[in-house]
Amino acid sequence: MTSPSEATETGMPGTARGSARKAQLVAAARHLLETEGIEAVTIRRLAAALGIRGPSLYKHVPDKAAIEAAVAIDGLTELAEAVRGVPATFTDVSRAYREWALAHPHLYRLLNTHPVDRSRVPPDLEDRAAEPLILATGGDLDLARAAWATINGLVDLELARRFPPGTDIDAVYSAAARAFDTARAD
Amino acid sequence: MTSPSEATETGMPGTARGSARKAQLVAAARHLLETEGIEAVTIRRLAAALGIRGPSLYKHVPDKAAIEAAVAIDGLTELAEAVRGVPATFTDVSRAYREWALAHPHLYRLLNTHPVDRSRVPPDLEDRAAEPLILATGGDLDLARAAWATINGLVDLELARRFPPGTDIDAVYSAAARAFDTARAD
DNA sequence: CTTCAGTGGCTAACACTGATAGCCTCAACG
DNA sequence: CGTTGAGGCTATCAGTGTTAGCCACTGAAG
Repeated sequence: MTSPSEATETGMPGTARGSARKAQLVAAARHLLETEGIEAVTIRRLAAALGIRGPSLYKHVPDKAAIEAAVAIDGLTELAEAVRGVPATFTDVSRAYREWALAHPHLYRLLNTHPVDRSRVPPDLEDRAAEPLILATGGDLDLARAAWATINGLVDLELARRFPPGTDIDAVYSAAARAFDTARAD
Repeated sequence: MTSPSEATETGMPGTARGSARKAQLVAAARHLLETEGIEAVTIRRLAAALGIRGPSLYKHVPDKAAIEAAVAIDGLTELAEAVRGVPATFTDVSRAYREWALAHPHLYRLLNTHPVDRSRVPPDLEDRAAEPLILATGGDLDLARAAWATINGLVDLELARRFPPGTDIDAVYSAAARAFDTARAD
């Protein structure tokens, strides 16, 4: 059997699958990522964080990409939760999104870098994360997706320091909010 | 002297600095990137493309990051040129931007990944690239930056296939155009 | 109680990566 | 003619992900 942890952990699907060691592993990976950046997340350092020796990691995980995917899903879930429940306004959603991203810059960049294979992410997660924006656009799906792209772009440019120096980023967010709020009225 | 090509090539600053070999090198790097993706751009493969042996590359360039930076600036210049001169409308600018990005996906992703150290990019390049959007927003700088972020986000999500399957991406662009066009009127 | 299988460690090794040190050749120039 | 430097080269290093193969221990079956 190549995948021994198939139904050992009470068969609970989703996040908690895979022996507790794997959860510990993902936690360590995330900690390493958030504190030292993506280049610090190496198989050997990760193993050292668990007190084991590198190759032993492969007894718990097929490859490094699986670890990254698990961390990404972890982050994605948290981001969705940070956004869910805020008032259904572009301003509020974008603020929650931005604040989470700025609080976890490396993790956020991992989300953008790593495709996060749609099949691995719980299908309802995406819907729940998208809901506030859809409400904010009065049910206009296309406009909601445009707003999503906007927030993504804003955060990405800020994290990469691509705005010209001296840019009032809050003002840029306000301008975007103006655009999407008035578009909803149309 | 650690940087021998300081003033050899008629001292011409900017892109054409560094002996012709370096231009050849950057061209090879870009070709490799565009045809086989970022992971194919390796020192040894790059050297092989020039008929030399790997370590010899370091006679022309301090490190790999410098090559990536040069390629990125190359792409950025081209992208700016693709955008410059189109009608000053969100729709037209975003279309030009999107088409260039879809035609050069790996190169575009490199631009987003690689910071492109603002000091290395010709200062007027950014201004000329930004000009159509500023015109499109009636001179509102913040709105123009929001629009820039939007286009960036749209292209990034499309390239990463992060839109839900079946999404009509053209419709999302139209929705964004509606938002920014009506916001300008305000 | 013993045997036996599987989990989860380990070391050694491989094929890569970017990068450095040191050598050597050849052309240009004083 | 000699010197110098540009630009090749090989050998090598540290570090990456990953595999092979070995071994200890634990828990269940006979």
